Amino acid sequence: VLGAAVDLCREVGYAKVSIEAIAALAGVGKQTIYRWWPSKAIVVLDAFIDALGDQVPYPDTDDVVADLQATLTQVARLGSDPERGPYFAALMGEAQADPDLRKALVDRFIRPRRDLVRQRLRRAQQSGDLSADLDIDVALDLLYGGIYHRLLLHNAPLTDRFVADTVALVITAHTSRPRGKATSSIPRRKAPPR
Amino acid sequence: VLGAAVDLCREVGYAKVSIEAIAALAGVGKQTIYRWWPSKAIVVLDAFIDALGDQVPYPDTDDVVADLQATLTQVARLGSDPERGPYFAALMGEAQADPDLRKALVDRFIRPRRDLVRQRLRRAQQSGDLSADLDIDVALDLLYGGIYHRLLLHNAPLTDRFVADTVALVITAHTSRPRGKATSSIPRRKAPPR
Amino acid sequence: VLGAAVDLCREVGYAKVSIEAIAALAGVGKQTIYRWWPSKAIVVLDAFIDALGDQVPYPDTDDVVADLQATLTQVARLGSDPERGPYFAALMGEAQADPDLRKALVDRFIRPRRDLVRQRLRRAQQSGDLSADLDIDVALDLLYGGIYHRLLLHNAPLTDRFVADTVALVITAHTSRPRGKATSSIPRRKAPPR
Amino acid sequence: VLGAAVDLCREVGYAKVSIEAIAALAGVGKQTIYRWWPSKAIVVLDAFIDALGDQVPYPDTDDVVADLQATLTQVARLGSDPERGPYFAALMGEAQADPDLRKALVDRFIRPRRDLVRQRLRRAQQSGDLSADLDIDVALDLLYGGIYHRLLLHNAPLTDRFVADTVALVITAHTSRPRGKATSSIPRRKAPPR
DNA sequence: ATCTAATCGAGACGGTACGTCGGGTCTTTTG
DNA sequence: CAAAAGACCCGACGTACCGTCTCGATTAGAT
Repeated sequence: VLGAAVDLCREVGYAKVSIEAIAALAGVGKQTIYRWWPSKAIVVLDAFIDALGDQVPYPDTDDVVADLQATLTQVARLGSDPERGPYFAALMGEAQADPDLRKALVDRFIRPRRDLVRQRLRRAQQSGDLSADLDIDVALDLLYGGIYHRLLLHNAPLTDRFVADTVALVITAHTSRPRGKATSSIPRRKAPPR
Repeated sequence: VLGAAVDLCREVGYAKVSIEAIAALAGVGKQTIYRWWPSKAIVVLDAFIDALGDQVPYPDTDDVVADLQATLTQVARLGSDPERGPYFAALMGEAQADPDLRKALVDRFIRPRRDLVRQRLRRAQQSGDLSADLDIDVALDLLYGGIYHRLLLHNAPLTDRFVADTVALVITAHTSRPRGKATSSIPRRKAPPR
Repeated sequence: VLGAAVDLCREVGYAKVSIEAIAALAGVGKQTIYRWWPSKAIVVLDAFIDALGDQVPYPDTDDVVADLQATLTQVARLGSDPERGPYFAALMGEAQADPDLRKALVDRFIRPRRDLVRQRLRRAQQSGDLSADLDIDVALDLLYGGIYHRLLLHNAPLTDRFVADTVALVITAHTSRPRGKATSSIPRRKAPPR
Repeated sequence: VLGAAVDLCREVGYAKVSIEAIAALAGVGKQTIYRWWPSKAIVVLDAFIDALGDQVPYPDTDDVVADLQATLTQVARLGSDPERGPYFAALMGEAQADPDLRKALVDRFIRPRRDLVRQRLRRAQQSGDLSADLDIDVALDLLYGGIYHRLLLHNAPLTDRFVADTVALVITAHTSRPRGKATSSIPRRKAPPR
């Protein structure tokens, strides 16, 4: 059912997939697709989420920085995966033209993941690991925003390094037990901290 | 010429604009549009840039934080402007399906503006106003990424407040002469600092 | 369905009819026309044949000359009818550029009618009314060819008189019981037989 | 100049020739063609007549039947020539949609040739070789009509045999000194005269 | 010998129609 | 009796030429 959608996306790219083609490949009447999904985009969103399967659980240790880094690295790797990244970027793109898709994408994919991170951050604030001054919503927008920015604009690769730098910049500076400087603890290649 | 594109976008929204309609409204043969532009998206990009006109110059005082805040507030206001924001979001969206558009969008709109900010940051580092440890590219991705994130996902409004918080979080913490706390100096409405 | 084609031909002439216009007038999608007909010409051919309806039966008395004259007069009147003649001429013209149309035109319109005449002539030969020496195919080409010639070239009007002369020249001369001279028995206006 | 038209016709067929293509191939501006010719058809007509060159003169012996046969055989051979026949048929076809072309075609190609034959027939009548009863215009329409009929409809090949039969049927029967029977003097293959 | 005017090539322009694709709705047929 | 198959109306696509229209560049004849 959704398999056909995934296959077609892989073969010709999201933009060139049509409902007709999905129906034909799946050996299904067009009507059947329209009966169950409101638009091509939501079919593909379903297929995308379906293909992701039950992802590894978000880590939850007592080190908030490590947890965040692990979680966001997962996100960045999804984005840089040549198999799934372009998909997701395409859905984000299509969502700009289709409010229903935007809502579905946020409700079913983005917000759940984001909420887990928010809760982790909140807990860190409650436990005193994280400065209470930090506006969690702003921090989240920066953390995810940076990653999405690179995903959508292709101006720089979505490396683990970038995630580490991001976390260092946004979070580490506000931890009660800062680990070194504001920049990442991962040694840089070009200008390694002494 | 491009005026018709702008008008149509305003009337029916980017997604429903067709080259046929632009040609008809502009009193122009379709061929003429195809002769000069490779796709609807690039026509609209041209129209968009054209409509922006010669924007106010980027400020360049001796206060890097104030400069950044001014510059990014301009960006955020463009994004939250009901007239131009959806346009730009639509172009970003379309760019996910059209590499040529992505390149054009980055080359002709995003990068020039970003480069100005980069230069300002670099100068701040050279003058010692900004910590040399800060990775400017990461900082830029966070600054813009946060704004674009809210623009594209509509999860929260693109307020001046948000820009201020962003700048405070990403930049102020690394200035040699930090102004108060890590968060913005603009008083919050909901939870004003005493 | 085909009615729209007929109406349009009447209004603006065959050459200016477009498939788009037929579809629009018929309240039908263009695709539907392309689904069922290979070209504008065949649509019009269908409409033409359809409009002719079930023509009067070809006469079949014991007088072969009278039968032929009646039959060919019908043909000539179709050609000289300002309503249907130009149609048919246009189809013949288009057929020179479209082999499929030529085949369809011959198979579905010209040959059936011609075959009836051929059979009548053959019977006349068998009954001895017509000389066995006459090559029926040549005779048919002359009978129809003369009429089509005037239809297509407009060098002279397609009168009953002309048909009578044609039949006289081609057929009467070979009947066992010639009626008078080789020329028609219809009195001429200009040079009446003395 | 006209050469390009001829070449293009040979390569892709009359129907697919466009003025643009002729201009491009001839290395000439489109305007130049429009300046000198009113339509593609007339360009090709010019090219056609030009390519025919100064044809062999029409024979004029004292044997009207032989003269006719020679003349019409020439016509039939033009029609059956795979190089020139389809051209001419295409022009005849186009002429059905373009009155100017029809006039030009008749005035500059068909009528001059036809008039030569008419004069020959008239002289035959005056000299008593041909029955005065024969209506020359009718005879001409039959002679040419038969040939054109086969040329345009492709229902049978345009052989010398056919021309001979035609002349025999239309003319020989009315000569004062008929040569044998009404049918041709050329022996048939299938049913040779005894 | 210079100037003037016509003609040329090139090709952009506003248009019309092409034939194709896909959207979303509908009806018919079949398992 | 649900679903495959697919016809239907529709709108837009990108292309091909149409016939008109500037453009310089190039000649030609008149001055």
